[in-house]
Amino acid sequence: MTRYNAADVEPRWQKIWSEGDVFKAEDDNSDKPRFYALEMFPYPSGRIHMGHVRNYAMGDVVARYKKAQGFNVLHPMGWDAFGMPAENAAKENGGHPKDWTYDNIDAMKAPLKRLGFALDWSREFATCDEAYYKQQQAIFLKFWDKGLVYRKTAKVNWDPVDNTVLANEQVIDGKGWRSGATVEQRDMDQWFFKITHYAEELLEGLDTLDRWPEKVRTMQANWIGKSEGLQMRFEWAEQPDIYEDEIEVYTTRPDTLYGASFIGISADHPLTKELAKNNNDIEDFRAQCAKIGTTEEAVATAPKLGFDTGLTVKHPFTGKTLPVWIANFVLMGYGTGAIFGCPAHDQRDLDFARKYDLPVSPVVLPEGEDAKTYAVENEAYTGDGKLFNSDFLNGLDKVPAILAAIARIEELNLGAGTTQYRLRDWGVSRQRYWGCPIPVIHCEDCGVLPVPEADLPVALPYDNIDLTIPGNPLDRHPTFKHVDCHKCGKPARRETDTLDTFADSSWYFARFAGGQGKNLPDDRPFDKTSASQWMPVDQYVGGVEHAVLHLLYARFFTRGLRDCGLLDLPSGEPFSGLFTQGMVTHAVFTDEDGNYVMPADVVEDGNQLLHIESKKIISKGDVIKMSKSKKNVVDPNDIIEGYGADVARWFVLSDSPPERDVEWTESGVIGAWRFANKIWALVSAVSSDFTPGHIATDAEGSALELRKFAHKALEKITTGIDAFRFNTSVAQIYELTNAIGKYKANDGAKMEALSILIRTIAPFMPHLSEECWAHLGGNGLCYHAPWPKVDPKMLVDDEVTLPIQVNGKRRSELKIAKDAAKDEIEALAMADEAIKRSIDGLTIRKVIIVPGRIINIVAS
RNA sequence: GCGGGCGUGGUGGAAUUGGUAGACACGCAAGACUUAAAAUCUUGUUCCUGUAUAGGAGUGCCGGUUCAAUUCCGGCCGCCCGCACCA
Repeated sequence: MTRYNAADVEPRWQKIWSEGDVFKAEDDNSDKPRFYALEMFPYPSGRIHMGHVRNYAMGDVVARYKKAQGFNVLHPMGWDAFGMPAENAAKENGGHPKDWTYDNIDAMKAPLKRLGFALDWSREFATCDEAYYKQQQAIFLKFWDKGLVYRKTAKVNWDPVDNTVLANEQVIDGKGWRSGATVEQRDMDQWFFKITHYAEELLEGLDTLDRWPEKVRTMQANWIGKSEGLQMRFEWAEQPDIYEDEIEVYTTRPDTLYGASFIGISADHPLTKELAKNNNDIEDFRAQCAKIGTTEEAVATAPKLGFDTGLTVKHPFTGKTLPVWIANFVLMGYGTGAIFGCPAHDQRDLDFARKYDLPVSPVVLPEGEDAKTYAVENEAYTGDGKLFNSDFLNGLDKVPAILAAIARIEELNLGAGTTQYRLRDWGVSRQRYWGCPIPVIHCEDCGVLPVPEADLPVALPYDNIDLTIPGNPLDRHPTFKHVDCHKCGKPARRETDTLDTFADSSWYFARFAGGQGKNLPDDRPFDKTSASQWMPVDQYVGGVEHAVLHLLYARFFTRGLRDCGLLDLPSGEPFSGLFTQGMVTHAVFTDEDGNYVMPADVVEDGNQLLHIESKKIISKGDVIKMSKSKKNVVDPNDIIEGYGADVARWFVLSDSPPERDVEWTESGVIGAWRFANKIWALVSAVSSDFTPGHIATDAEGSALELRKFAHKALEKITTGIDAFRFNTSVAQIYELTNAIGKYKANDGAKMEALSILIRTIAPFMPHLSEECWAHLGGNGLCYHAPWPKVDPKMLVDDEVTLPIQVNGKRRSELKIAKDAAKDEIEALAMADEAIKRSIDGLTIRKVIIVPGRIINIVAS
């Protein structure tokens, strides 16, 4: 027996695959059904990490499996190549972001190829390719024409470390998603994508995404945050002379209007700002509100603060007056920045009212309470109930009362029922160099003008880029921003902001689909016909961290592309199937001085861990996501060299369910390596007249048993892959391997079982399967071999083993013909010695027989 | 606080229309082969009592429905993820 030599086998097959161009998607005129498999494309950081291996291994299982099932599979790869790390690298080490990026792409391509993924590299591109961002600029202009792009001065999230603006989605717990720096608020001129235009559609579309994780759909729905309510004006009882407008409030509970006891306006409300001009106390109060941080703890524990303006408004129904307070818990960014407070039925209003001694009048009566005695103490009642103390609303339930109140306000011409969304427009201006330039010029006479399409691309200058000075290099570049207005010819200023890099990843999948081989179109973003045929992506695989960033932006973009007539995709949904995989984790090692130590530098010595060189004692800490900073990383290159790509792939797919984290362990890798060897030992020992694809129809006895086992396993393996439960498929493959190992004869049944085994491991360990396939004399490439067919006759057994329970406890079992009659089963069960003993002295009350399943005797 | 998910041996996990709990793998133990080790193979491995046959307990905890519950229902406890003063 020869030891399986991955170092020799794997490159050999990779060469054959590559020379045969076997992973290229077939032409558009192929009549096979299409399948578009895609994993979130990588950022070229310079290194492949285990997270990549797991991500792409999963997508590769799907791609190879679908290919075997007869689909025309598109499984492309490219690079999400614009972004901050390139600028940081240039800042720290000199060099140029562009060179750094392309060097990294070169460096990462080799290990990706060494992993043997069935990728169509013919459509490869990087988002920083001029050809790509040129088309992105064209899309920007199309979006502009369509009203999906606009510019406004707005309070924006400023990341003081990355020195750029962030979108709301990119602020996590008040901190920048990349830098972790506490985000500041600044007023700036900004470009926005009008994602709110699709708020309703993006929300409704979630219901159609039945192959998306529930969790992601929920997160997006919450992010869009639809609420229905009433927007209404309160007329002044005592109006400030400095302010002309009336106070507009938004509420989802207009049914509680009769319980209103004050008006709360935000510290950032225009009225507050006006009042503050002539009132130092209000100015102080605003400063006090601003001091409270934006972290979640700060917000959650912040005390309610209020300031009585002394102004009053009229209640629309009763005409009574309500005081207007400035309240710190009212947010300017939601609704109208003003509320009416109904303390009895809103906890925040109640806390506020208790603190400032405002009236608390219940108007919704919980079931079982008496209207005469009901009172709200320190817990607001937000549930359903009958309205009371509310004139024309009395006796109505919550929902009808809401509708009635809205109708009355509309009659009084004081407001209207409206829908609010939490979703904000997507701010895309970034004050960075390494991104897609926004194709716009500013002319003093002609205003803000789009760059004519014929003048695209607005290319990033390569020279004179100094990233060591703070600020945007494009802004101080000697020539970039100086441009003549194409309309009036006068000197004008080119826009120096670049687009948020999330724009780059919002349509790359369409370009993959809409480019034929190396002929990615240069005159349009993608070929409409081709892209429309491939889209949507049938199976998308990536990390859950993109649940509301990338995955929401992409859904917006495809709708925009659709409405600009670039893509024929009625649903607007880019990804019909989504899978979010878990992370690869590893224990953290630290030495005596508390320094992190790489796992590769740790050796076991007796029952303690030592540093491989310094011999310092190492202690093992938590098992967490692999990260460079904690040094708990294992380099895929080392694993490929030591054990082979198949072993690495097999390991990250075994044991843990794909959606859960998997802990990388040395013993686990060795286990995977042993298994690969075991398969090769099994296959290399076989030499027979049979070849893969043989069906042993004449098998009987133990040969028939093996056939049955193999087909049952095949069925479970297939179901596992279909359901994205690769770990269960892996377990079945182990069982099948064990069964074949025990079967000593070299006959047709063994060959049939082996060829099932080899083809089912092919999506997981493609090199090994090719080697085995070839060794056994299989036709062509295993990659092209069809997925084995389950013979339904092999799934049924003539004889079944039924457990026999007495009072629900298993006491014995019964081997019996599958179609035995119930009374026959019962008679045999009763005759069983163990059962006789168990029911001795008891009276039989009932006998339950579930054919093919179980027998339960109830006795007492 | 709101929304979602999860809790099973020493470990990862299986059992998803209620029907033999612990498949498969890791680890561990014993044995075979070997001068020895590695590799490989065989056997065992939920816990408790017992030499064994066998018996009892057991899927976070308490209760319920059922002939039968890891699975369904109610109430707790714990952990993870997301959102968060959203009116």
